[in-house]
Amino acid sequence: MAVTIKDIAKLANVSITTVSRVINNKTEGVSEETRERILQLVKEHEYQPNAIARGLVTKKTKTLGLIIPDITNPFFPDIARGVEDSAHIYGYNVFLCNTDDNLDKESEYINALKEKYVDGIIFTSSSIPKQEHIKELIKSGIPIVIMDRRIESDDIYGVFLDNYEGGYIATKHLIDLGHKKIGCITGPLYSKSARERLEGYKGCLNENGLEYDESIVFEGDYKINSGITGSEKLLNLNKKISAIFVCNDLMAYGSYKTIRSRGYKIPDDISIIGFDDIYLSQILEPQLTTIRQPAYDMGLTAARMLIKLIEGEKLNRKIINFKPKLIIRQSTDLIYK
Amino acid sequence: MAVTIKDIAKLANVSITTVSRVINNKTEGVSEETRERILQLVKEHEYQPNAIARGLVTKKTKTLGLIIPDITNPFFPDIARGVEDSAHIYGYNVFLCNTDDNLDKESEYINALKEKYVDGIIFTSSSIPKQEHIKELIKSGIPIVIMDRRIESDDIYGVFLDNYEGGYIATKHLIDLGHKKIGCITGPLYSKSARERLEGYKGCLNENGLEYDESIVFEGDYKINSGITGSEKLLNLNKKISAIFVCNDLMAYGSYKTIRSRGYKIPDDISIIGFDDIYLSQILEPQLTTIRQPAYDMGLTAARMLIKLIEGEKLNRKIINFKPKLIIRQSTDLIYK
DNA sequence: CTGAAAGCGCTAACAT
DNA sequence: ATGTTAGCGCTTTCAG
Repeated sequence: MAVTIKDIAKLANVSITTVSRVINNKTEGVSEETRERILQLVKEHEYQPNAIARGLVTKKTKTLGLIIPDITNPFFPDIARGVEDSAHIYGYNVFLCNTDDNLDKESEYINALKEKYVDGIIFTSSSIPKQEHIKELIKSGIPIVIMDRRIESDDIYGVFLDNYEGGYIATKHLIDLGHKKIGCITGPLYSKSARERLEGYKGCLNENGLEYDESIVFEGDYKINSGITGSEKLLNLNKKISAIFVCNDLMAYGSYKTIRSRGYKIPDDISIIGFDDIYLSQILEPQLTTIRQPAYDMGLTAARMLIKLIEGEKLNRKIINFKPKLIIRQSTDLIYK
Repeated sequence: MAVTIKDIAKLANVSITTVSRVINNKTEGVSEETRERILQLVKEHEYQPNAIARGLVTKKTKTLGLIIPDITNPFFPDIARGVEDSAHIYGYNVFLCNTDDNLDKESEYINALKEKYVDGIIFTSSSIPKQEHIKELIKSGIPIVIMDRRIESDDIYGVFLDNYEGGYIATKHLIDLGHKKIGCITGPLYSKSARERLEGYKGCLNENGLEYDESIVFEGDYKINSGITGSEKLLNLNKKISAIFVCNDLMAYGSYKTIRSRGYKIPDDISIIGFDDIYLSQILEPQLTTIRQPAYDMGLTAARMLIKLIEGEKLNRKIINFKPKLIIRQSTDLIYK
């Protein structure tokens, strides 16, 4: 059996209150001498306070929940790492939860996390309209920060990326290179961020005197395969498309495959721009031009925000929007070079 | 304030003992009628048992710790996902801990996890000789499963890959293709698994009548850059190397870069074989031939093993060795095709 | 079939 | 400066 506060108290000939005071660094009310003595005993007997017992009375567990669709999706490890680093700095541990964007699993995890009295939750939700359980979660009073995928609701704390801007600058880059027929493979359009990227594309086209042509826009699902099929459809159109805005890097790899298998060259025949800048985008051949999403920083920020929320600090903003950044590499070039 | 067992008891006009019995599915000792009534109340009032309170008395938290170097390293998300999936099936949650192979951080996390009374820990350690805290951890009685990186000690539960075999079949594949001068870029040699892969390479060379030439073996650190520099050194030798066994995929990408920048073609001029088979190996151009490590399954297995350990089930084996598998793709070919 | 009571290890008033 | 006491919400003997 592990040594408890009682044991230390007995050994030090003091009450457990006194021991409690010193292990919690309460400055007042303990003489330097007894403090030393207790600290000595603590070290000697390798006493570790029982966080469970502590949690039961304080209602604080120094524990966070991180709910994401899938850690295996290359976009999330950076986020998770950011969250965990932040948490670790402040003395928190984080539960990792993979939901596969599945509503039932989301509910299961939310329940489990509540039962375990996590102090707060960072939530990346499937953006499917059914957001009842999230709103409920928010109402339930447990601090929560929404990340990455926007949820329609006021009274929410969140860390997001300006996806409109991202779609805009991606398109602008292509236009600046002289492209006029720019295809687009979107994310799943039930998701707000995917719609925003598309809107950015549209908006940019518009502002630059180019017409939005729905027939060269295809909906994908952010996975490699839909990049392949989307590009195939696009190329089958025979519309002399000279560039494609592919709304995430994973799908962009799919596009690479299709384009190459058709005998075209990137960027000579077709320019490709992606979105996310996951680490292997620079490994690809040619290196992928893309819109960087600062995933690590977003994770870091989300966790810091959540912890401040938990610890009752004032936050200057409820929503933090990160700005995407154009990373020019080799997959885009002037038209008809 | 959340509703407690007391509230339910009061509402049902029974003692908390009875409520406890039904929420814990104790079959005996509750009439069907009261059970129904209580269940009804539980649902109605959305009663959730407080896992902290429960943990305080049972000493079980339904919680696992997963200690890895870095979730951002593409090898670990699959493992983490396997662990988490397994845990979820059995009703456990898992704390994610990134140590960066840093001894101090390892200790910090171990302490935090012990304070939080996790039921068990899955540990992937920096393989630096200093393994005192792990052995101590093991002695401390908390169930622990070592994963991936072997630790020298008996009385250990672990899930590993047969790295010798991996190094062997990688080399064998190259030899079968007619290669005789096969360079090698190893992992960090303080790590047992890295040494084993190298031994496999040596062993295979030997058994096939080829001499082991130390001058064409360079030590890397499993990161991209060391693949680049290792390959540069190798090529600078001008030893007519026709193939390289690069001991993980990340470094293999580095090799790709170097080789291409020198104007050589893969596999025409030089064959490359990697190790791990992280998901993007098949995205690369040319697709990377590699040795697959079943990361997801290893994670799954480790967690299942740990949970059985926790729940007192008998395990037929303390060590489970996974077999690596040769995945032939496009980066290896016959010499002088 | 049901309940009373003790206690898990700790914190937090409230004394002294 | 230190101690006493009362819980936190639950499980678990032990009685009835």
